[in-house]
Amino acid sequence: MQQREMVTLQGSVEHIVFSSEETGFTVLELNTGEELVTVVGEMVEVSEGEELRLVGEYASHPTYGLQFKVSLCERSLPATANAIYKYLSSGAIKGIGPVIAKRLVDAFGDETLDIMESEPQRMEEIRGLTPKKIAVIRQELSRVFGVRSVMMFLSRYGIAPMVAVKIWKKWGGAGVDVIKENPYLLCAYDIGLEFADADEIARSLDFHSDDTLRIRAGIQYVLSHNLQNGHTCLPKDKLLPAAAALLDVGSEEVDSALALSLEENELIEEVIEGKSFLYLPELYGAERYIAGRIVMNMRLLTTPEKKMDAPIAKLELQKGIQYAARQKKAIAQALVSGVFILTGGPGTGKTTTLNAIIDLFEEQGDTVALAAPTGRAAKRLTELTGREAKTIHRLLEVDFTDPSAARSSVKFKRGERNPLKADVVIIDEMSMVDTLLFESLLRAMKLSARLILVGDSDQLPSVGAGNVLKSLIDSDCVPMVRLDEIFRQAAESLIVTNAHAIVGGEQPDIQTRDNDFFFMESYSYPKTAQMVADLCARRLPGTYGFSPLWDIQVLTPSRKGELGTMELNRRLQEALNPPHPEKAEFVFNGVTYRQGDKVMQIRNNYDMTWTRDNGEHGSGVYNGDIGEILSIDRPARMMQVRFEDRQCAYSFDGANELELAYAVTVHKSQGSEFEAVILPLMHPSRRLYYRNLFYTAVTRAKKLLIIVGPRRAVQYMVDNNKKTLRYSGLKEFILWEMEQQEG
DNA sequence: CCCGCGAA
Repeated sequence: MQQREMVTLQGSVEHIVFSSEETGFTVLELNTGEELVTVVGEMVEVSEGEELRLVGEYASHPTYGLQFKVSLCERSLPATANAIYKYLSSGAIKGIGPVIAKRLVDAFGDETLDIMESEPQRMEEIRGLTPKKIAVIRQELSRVFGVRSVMMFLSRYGIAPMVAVKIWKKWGGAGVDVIKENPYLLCAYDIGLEFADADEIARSLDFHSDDTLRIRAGIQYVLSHNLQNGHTCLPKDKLLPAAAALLDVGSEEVDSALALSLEENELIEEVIEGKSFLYLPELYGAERYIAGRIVMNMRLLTTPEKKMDAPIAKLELQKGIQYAARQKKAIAQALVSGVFILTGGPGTGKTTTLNAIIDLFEEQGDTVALAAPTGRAAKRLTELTGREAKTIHRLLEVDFTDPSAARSSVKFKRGERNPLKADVVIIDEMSMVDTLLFESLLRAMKLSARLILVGDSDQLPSVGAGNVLKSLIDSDCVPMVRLDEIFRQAAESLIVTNAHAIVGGEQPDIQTRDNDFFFMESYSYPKTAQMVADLCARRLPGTYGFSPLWDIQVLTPSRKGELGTMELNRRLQEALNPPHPEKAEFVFNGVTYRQGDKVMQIRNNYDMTWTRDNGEHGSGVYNGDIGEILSIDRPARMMQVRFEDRQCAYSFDGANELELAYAVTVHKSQGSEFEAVILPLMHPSRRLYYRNLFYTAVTRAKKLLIIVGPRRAVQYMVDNNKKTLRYSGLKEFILWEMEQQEG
């Protein structure tokens, strides 16, 4: 059972399992008087036997089972008059000694601490406590009583304890006062309340609708909200009317509030291609830094005089490979450029080229670091190059000591002051890297390090804001080779030619019936779902001999809805792996998992151990890995899951890192390829039916692609290129830097 | 509507 609710837990520390002095990350056993609970999280300097009061939530961990994840940890406070006296007289609270402690406890008894916290003015009754002293004590109390006052204040407005925890972490005991002074801080990106909720609180605190704080917050809110839509900035003439509408105020009010915001550098205004744009400072800084660093790298590290023909010829002999002309050009340019982009669709020989580049750098004695934005891509890069590749996050070493846990972007240990040693940094699947992460990567590279970016900008854009690879390519300044000669797939493959058409905004050929790309018309969802199930279970295995589990993959744009992964997985499980007396099953989070089911790991888990068929041991399963449940042991609450040639033991709780995978979203499929892909489509929606998503889905198929759905859904997806157009100034900033650094 | 990363 998984609970996602903030609760309070009290008890004594029975045993400390693990504790990192550096980060405060601690694992301990807490005795609540009824049971032992495993507690994990940031708890600084706790010792065994100590009484703790914890705020957090229960979550099941794949290997350690049910545990309590701490958001906030406090020492418990004594409850009886006697204990309170001992506590107060010990000097725990500044301003209170034994004498005052005795007077307080004599006056208030068991309720002393409660009264001091919630009715502090009553302390004036106590002889020796001046208003000045009381003010000092109150401040101390708020530090000790902690999050409770913030929670109590916010609970009056129906705001969740989680938000209170964030406020406490950011402002401590002063949180309530800070919020009372400017409730709109609640809807800033690091606290994350909706504007309307913050607005309601402000109203109850007698803020007016034309208050400058309100209008400035509204403008910021629209900007940070659009960060989630992928935009690093917004045109002024779009942002201001949107803010005015949200705030229900006139444009004059918005204009004057904006002037104040700009003056105080809350926002940055920049004219790009003759048009005025507004930025949050963080994103503005990131784009300017990226532009400056990229151009600097190109200018300082490019060594065109170095001739690569002989080394490449030597490598061809060594490896017994003949590189195509484009590949040779790419290899040569990569070795002499400060920044280099290698691009091209699937099957165009990017990997072979990359391997040659790495070999030649290593031959020169250069240290090469390999990384990718996802765990799965990193693992694949490791396999394809025979060298260790990491996620960018792991390469840069995530910094958990940063106290601002509520920040939008992760902080890293590697940076300008502690740069990576690598002479060459190679990033694969660059299309998934967003602006802030790329800035962090560049800052962590030493100034003499070359950068090689590999990717396909026609695939899905990054989750985070920006479209970095596309901006770099569109700037037309960065040396690039596009591989488009198809090695893996025959040139006459309709999958390949249609993929090309889609990228170019042309309609694919959906008429041809004797190639590898098929279109089956269907106008009703139940019929489409039925056709998909029939193709998987009967027709494709029958006609082509494809294995329903390993060769065929159903991809769909959405999770929800009648043709979403949730519903399709239920139907396909019924069709491909129905209940059977000899097949054990269990239910987790409302989903039935059965022996023989196809599942996907949905988070990186570096600790999950596996055994290979050849007996080899190791660890690590990655987000996007697809496997099969081989067996289920109900009494032990364990199951065996097989991923290709590796086998892992999962606890039932481990199912929270798994999903049924008969159907997966196109997003999740990025980075994988399948023999056969079935793509059911329905009535097109603007948000999810767009060109890059369609291209990504089509190019996942190696031998066969079948689209089932209405004809106009195909047409709509090719035409809809809006989704991938993201506002960003990066391209323009690169061009400026080129001009500036020229002289 | 879709979604990446991370200390035992």
